[in-house]
Amino acid sequence: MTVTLADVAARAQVSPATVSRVLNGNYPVAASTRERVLKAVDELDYVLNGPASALAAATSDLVGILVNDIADPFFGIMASAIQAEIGGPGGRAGGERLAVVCNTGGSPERELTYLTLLQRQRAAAVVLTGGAIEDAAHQAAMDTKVRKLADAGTRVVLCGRPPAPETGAIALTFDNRGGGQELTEHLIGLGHRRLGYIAGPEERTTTRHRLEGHRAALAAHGIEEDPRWTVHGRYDRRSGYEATLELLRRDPSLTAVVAANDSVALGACAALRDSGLRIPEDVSVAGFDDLPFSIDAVPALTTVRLPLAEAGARAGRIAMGREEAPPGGIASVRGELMVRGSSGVPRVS
Amino acid sequence: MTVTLADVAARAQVSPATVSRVLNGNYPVAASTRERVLKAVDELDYVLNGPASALAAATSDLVGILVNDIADPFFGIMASAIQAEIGGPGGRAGGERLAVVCNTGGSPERELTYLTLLQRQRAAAVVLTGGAIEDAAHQAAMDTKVRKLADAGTRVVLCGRPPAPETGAIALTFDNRGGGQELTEHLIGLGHRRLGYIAGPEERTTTRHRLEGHRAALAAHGIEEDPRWTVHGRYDRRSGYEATLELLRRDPSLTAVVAANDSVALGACAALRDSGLRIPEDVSVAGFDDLPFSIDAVPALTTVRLPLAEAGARAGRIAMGREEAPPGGIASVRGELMVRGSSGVPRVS
DNA sequence: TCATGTATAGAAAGCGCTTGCTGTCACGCT
DNA sequence: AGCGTGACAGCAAGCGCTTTCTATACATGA
Repeated sequence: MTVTLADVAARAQVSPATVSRVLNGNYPVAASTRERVLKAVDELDYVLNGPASALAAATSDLVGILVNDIADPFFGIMASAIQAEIGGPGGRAGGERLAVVCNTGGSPERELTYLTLLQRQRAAAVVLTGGAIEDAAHQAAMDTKVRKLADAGTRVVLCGRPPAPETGAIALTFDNRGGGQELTEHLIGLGHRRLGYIAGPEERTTTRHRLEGHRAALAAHGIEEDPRWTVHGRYDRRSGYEATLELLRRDPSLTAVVAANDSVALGACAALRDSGLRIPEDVSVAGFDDLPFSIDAVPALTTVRLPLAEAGARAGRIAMGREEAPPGGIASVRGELMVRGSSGVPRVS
Repeated sequence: MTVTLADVAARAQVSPATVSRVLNGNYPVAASTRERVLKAVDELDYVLNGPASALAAATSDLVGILVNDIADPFFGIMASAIQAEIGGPGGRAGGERLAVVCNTGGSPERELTYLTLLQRQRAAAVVLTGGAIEDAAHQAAMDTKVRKLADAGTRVVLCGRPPAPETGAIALTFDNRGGGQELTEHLIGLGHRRLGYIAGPEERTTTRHRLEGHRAALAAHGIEEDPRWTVHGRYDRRSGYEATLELLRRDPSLTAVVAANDSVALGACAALRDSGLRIPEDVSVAGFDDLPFSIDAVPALTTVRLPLAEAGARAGRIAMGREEAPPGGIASVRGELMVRGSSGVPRVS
């Protein structure tokens, strides 16, 4: 039924070994022979059996990309950049690799299971994106898994994720703390003294780092933080909307709202508008990430731009061994403050 | 070095066959034996060799999802819904399947190559999302490939894509034409008579269908279309911005701009604002898809909601054989007109 | 009691490919 | 003439698993 290597060999009047070598191109084959083989391949419409060759060669051309939420452009942009470098068909890379993205939905178990599945497939490389989960047990499990993968020859790269020392993984980490601090300092510089903060889910490293940056800025300027000023939520618009209403309820005198990311900030804007407040005259708003839509908000969102595409591309190259790993296996990637219309001088109260 | 089935068998004092059967659970194994085996698996930290079992069983647990642009939430939302149904770890499905999304970037070659790669991996199913490319040669090549996949036992589902008759693929098609028509009729109903249209890339079926719907609405109301009123571009914000400026240049008296999708519409809004025009007082704007951010535009975007998540989920279930295919293998999925602030009665000229 | 059935385990034959090793041949050198 | 050498090509041994067929051990009914 299905065409096999042997069929091609028979048709080209050579041994299966020769066909294999022509197809893999890592052994000298006379031009005339090669041509005959390729002709047979074409005529029979032969397609290599992936599992069989992976088994025999003990390697596979699968590369996994783990993302928290594939519907979120934050991950989409990174995944796209990674995939472009990995190769996939038409990528910059030579050999054809199957770059696949796996959606964990932010669930620790799925994260782990996908890693096992990729291990099972003997993936050539794995790129993990997005913040890690701060649960000791889960982190230990992940580290073990990652080390096992690395030991088995799978290259593991963390993109926008905190380093995992001793696991053999290369880390490209976003400087969320620095970005958060810079952003809040910008607002303080404008004169804000009462700033609400809408944080992401508590257990994520990204959440903690951004919040720490925010607090560092406050501390640096001698602003004592009111516990009521911080609300935790999810990384989505809805959460931003609700959290903003809550902040307003707790302290209507806030002059600025800093959001965990741009989606949350958009929700915050909507909530403020619905509460009859103007942006930035009454309340300034700031986001994080600088996703494409942020510039379309009205007013345009002040935020911290993360070089998602660049970082992804670099992670992809490192995963393919086409770029050297950073010294120590860890690199910090900085964000850039983008000051736009949503932040302004606070009203005089 | 690596642990194999045989190692587990030795440790559990059973034959490899038994271990395999315990792991696959499709053959009676005494409870005590099963337990012994599982214990050994656990102790040795055994991970099945995917390629080997795929080879031996002549099936794989890989399911491919092809998308045009993974950074676009339109695809992200569908992919997410599909993947949730396919299973992947923690999905509703039983067995653990590796649902992988492949980013074609809208390139015909990559589309084809990914299909070959998935064929090579003997994928269990493949879901193709997004509009097809209207190039006879490419379409023929795709159809051939799809038929070959289907013949080899891979279930192929088209989600938001025109049917491919005779290929054995199941199609869930979006009614782009109907949605486009309804949308434009809404604008005509408001009193608009001079409507600009920003279309997507010419060669995509989605582009053509939406445009046809638009034109059908115009024709139905006896409005003669000025060729200057249509501009083609890409499906992104930038393109919408530029196209709008072009439309304004060609005919400053337009009272409405209909965009190929929401991202384009956002670009259009930005261009109008930058041109000193108010929305909707001076010019109404409409989009398509109703992506999450559309409601955050100011004013909120009038658009056609496509049930991306629902359609994706259904496609996923069909791909897994957990839902019956629609009669004739083809189903049309309707959009729903969402009237919001960006469309209004035109100014009296 | 013996034939028969039922549940469970093992032996072994591949699945389709890669690759180390072993030819074979034509050359060119001494 | 004799032989080392390089360039190809083929043989055959797996890679780690699944699965068919067979074997064993009881339990059962006549």
